[in-house]
Amino acid sequence: MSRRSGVLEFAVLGLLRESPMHGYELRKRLNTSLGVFRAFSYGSLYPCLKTLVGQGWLIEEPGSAPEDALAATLAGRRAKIVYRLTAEGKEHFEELLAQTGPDAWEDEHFGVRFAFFGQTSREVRMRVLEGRRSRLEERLAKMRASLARTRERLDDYTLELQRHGMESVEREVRWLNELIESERAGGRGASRRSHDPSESTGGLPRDRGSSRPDPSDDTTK
Amino acid sequence: MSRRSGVLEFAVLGLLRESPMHGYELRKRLNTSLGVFRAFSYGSLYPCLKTLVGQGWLIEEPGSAPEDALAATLAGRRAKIVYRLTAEGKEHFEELLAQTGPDAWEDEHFGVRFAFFGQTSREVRMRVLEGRRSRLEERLAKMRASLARTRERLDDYTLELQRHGMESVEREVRWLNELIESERAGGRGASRRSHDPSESTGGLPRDRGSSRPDPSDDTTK
DNA sequence: TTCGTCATGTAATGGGTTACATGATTAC
DNA sequence: GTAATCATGTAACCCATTACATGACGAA
Repeated sequence: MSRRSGVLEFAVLGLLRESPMHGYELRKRLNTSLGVFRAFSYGSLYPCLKTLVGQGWLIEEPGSAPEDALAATLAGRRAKIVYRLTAEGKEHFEELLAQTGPDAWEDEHFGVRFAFFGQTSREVRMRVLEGRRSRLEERLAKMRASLARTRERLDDYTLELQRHGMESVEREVRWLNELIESERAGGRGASRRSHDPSESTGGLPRDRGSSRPDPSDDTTK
Repeated sequence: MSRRSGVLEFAVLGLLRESPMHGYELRKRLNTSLGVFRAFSYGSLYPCLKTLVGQGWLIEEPGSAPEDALAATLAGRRAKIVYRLTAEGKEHFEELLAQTGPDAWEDEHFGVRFAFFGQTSREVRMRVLEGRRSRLEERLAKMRASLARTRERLDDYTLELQRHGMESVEREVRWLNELIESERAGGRGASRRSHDPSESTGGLPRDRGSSRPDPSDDTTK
């Protein structure tokens, strides 16, 4: 009955910070914006929302979301429950944003943390990126060591699997290197709300191809 | 009290097929050979072993493992429990090996399945590789679609995260392409026990650098 | 003799999914 | 009118981890 997830909680607070939403929409954003890394179901989302309300970090409002402006005025409309971040919730989220340490750069957390780098101070961004990098380098060292010990006893496929796994990690390290360099270079602000057009957040190297827009079917298969 | 994992069960059966082992060693191999993808703890391993014994797929033997030859003869040695695959267990594993379908190529399963490709028939290998590839391509399509829809509303970091995620998937697809090509090219046997030196399992493209052996500390940090 | 690692386990807890139940709204 | 999708929830289960408890053995 507690449902204190960490990742889910963080993501929900982060998304609601941008704008109030109801559960259904929240879930969609969770599985696209933060996509690939995690997909949550209603079975975890709704209970989580409940506990966040219980904490005083969220309040439920009857459907008065911007897009509902018209419909809301009409009678008998089934009340979509819109969740809005409270002041306490905002404060709590700031604290979470400021945290560094393993809970920021381990596999389960890093993705979400990165997704909200737009609201994160540059110092924290740096610590998280560097933390993750050294975590991965540690992992690489172990992999190399274990590979050196067991190379002969392994069949081709197991070996290929490890090689590919290691390359994946190496690739992420290179990615982190670029990001860290960008952060160092782009010496601008502590950056809140990067929606703000007056400030481009870092010097992120973008548009290296790969994302040819290719309109196809809807999100949920 | 059931502990029917799928992944863990499969991996345990697969490793024990190669040679009998006790739990402790099993766990180490689990976290290196099949490394990166999953790490299991005793809290899941031992109960799993119990249920596998219950199914009749494993038998417990008092410590008579090869390396224990000397020690075993001595009195009062604490009996390491060595687990050995039974005939039924072997049969069951063959069945698991032959299975194709989502349970073979979804994220949680693919790694382990690949790790035991050495014991898998070429037809099944092909189906699994192709299944995974089309799964990933499906995923790519969704990502591209959702990106096309939301590109403007996203901040730089979220965008960068998605770009990197997509590139990762694209990279795995290329990897699968190479593997599939190799499988097609290396027209050799149904391949059991690739330890056998008389048969190199496919035409796996190896040694593209990346794995400079670098002796360092032991497996468990 | 104490520390590290080998070795085996259990109970409590965590964090999530699946399947189910319900009903409103929209598009065809 | 009927199918899809929007929308909210709950209960049962799943798979695994953490922390704990226990103890033997080898080396410094």
